[in-house]
Amino acid sequence: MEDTANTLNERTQLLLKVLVESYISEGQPLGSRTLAKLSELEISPATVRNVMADLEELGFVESPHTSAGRVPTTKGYRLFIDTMLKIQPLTSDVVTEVANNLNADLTVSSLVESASGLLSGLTSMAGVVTLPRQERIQIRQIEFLPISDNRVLAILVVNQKEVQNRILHVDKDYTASELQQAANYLNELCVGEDLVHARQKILDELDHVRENMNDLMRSAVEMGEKIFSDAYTDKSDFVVVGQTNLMEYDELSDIEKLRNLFEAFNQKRKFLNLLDRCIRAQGIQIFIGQESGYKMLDDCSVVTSPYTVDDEVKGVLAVVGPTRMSYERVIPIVDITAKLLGEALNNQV
Amino acid sequence: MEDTANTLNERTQLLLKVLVESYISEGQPLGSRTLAKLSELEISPATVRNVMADLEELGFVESPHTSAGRVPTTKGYRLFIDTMLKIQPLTSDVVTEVANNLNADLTVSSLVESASGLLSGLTSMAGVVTLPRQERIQIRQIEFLPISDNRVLAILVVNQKEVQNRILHVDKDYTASELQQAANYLNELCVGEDLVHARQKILDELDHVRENMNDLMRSAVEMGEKIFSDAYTDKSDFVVVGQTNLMEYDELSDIEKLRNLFEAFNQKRKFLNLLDRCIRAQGIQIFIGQESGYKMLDDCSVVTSPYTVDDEVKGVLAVVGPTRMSYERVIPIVDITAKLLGEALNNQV
DNA sequence: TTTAGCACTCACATTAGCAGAGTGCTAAAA
DNA sequence: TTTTAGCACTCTGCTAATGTGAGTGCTAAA
Repeated sequence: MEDTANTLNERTQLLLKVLVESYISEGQPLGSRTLAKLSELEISPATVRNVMADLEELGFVESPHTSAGRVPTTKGYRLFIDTMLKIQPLTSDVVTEVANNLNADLTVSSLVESASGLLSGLTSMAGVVTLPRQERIQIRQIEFLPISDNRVLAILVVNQKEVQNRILHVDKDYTASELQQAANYLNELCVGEDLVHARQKILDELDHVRENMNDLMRSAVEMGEKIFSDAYTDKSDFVVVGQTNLMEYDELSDIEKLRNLFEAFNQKRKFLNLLDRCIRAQGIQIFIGQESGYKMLDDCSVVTSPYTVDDEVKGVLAVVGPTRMSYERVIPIVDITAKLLGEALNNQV
Repeated sequence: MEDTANTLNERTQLLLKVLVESYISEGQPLGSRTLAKLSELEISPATVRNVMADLEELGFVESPHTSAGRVPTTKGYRLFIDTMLKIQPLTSDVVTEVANNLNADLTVSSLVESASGLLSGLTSMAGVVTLPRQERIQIRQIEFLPISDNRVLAILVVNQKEVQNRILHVDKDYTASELQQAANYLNELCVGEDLVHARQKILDELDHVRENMNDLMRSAVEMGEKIFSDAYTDKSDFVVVGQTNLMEYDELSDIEKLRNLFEAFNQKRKFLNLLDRCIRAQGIQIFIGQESGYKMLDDCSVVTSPYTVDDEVKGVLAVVGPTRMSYERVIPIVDITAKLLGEALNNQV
């Protein structure tokens, strides 16, 4: 027998729905008497109790203790979200707030920051946004400037607007004009290519050229190799805003739990794993409580959505909050933010 | 009568010292019996009680309640730190760890990040480091690249190694070569100047030139003006690492207090005020409990030190932790980190 | 199948009692 | 005058006893 909505008759479903809704808004276990009233079914508390006993047996609800009413389990939330949730339409001021803050003039990093801030601000929970994946990054311009002590500052302009720089150690001090020539040479080779191809071209060049080219050319190629060898090698990352919001919720007020959660945000690794799982998902995905598989998230739910640029998934954003969150409010917020972030990133990534 | 060390005889001072040391390491109020033993004075508990009564009257110690032994007050810590603290010498592995992590090849921002991480890691508290003041910033190179929709990407190389970029809105779409010319023109004008002078030069030029120069020149000057108008205008900031460490300490285990503290780290404003006060101080400065004047820091102490490059103060670093911290350990750590951060920043800022 | 009734359970708050730690005070000793 | 011993007192923290309110499970009747 499947434990799905099919097995539950309409009345039972309604009662579960009312229970979850009430628990989300009130945070208190719900007793049979109150639930009977709230459901507006002409039904006695005793009947409700019978239904609750069934639901408990099926694993949709549980009671914290013998005489404390019922609370939804993870499985209960899951059923609620999958079959009973009616998403609230967004008010237009939310939409305009999101739109205003995700302005196409911003740099990639400040867009990500803003999106995270919006998620956090609109939900009063924590907002998380990964930096967009950049494997299709396109090289626009390379430039070298001499520093000193055999070091060179390399500036890399990619994808219209993004600027990266790094310091290279080289075998001698080059003059500005030597570096200029080297840059010209590399630009000719790489501009317009994406990172992978550029690197390939440079490696090819390195083979050909090793012996029979003049010093400068060789140096140029070697510098190019250095630039790309560590550039963008999967430096995936995310931005969290509003961690402190989570301290407000009673469910998370255990300091040890909070610490583990915050540490997970800081160390990033575990969290990135979770987010990576969502990048393949179509649209909104929700992890309730233990569903995520990480114990620091046992009392949390995570609402995620990938965001796409030109139909290609570039990253993931998420809201993290207590299991008892208003999903009907959070989901559309995550959704619109993902869409508008994707749009704002258009032309940039 | 002055409430300084002068008023206290040697024995009283010793007892206070032992009390503070014990409280710092144990975290428990200290009773007369234990203090008598710990002090190794051949003295009875009753005598200690008399001394404690005096110290309490003078405001150096207090008891949490009638029968709970004594605890140092802010004033007690202050006297202890000012007159009784003997700084522990640094072990050489701490020094090498700091030195290794503050490598001159790193960028300014990653140096600041590392320093903050070191402070946090070595003390198990929170590390804070402000970004170095950049008012003497020197322009090395300006470059423009066209984007689209009347926008231009401006790249600014300053101080040897730092690269900044921003997007300018302009009156029309310029070609790459027009922008190249504009950049050349601006470079001629500004390279080698510091920010203030560069801006002045540009403003002068703007006046002269408004009418009787060709379009391109005028555009160049206007772009220059745009670059500098918001560049580096006091965007002071700091980096915090290890906030979560603070959740370990019982004194701060009140969730509301922690929230306020964390929020102060996030909003930065208040904290920057405090740090600004230290920038004029010579060397280490310590704020104990309420001394800082901010209520979110009432249960914390802050150990700060400015860091200097070429004898010029560029910023401040700090460790934030519970009042009951091991000052003798923290102070030298803050000190060495400040020194080595300054050295690493040499040639860069 | 639903309902009323009733015994039962559990959390939570309140109270009282008790032990332990430590103080303040007084009077005697050094 | 300073130090010490002695003693009454205070306060916390723990445990046990008790009552209350909320809510359940079960049974038997509608």
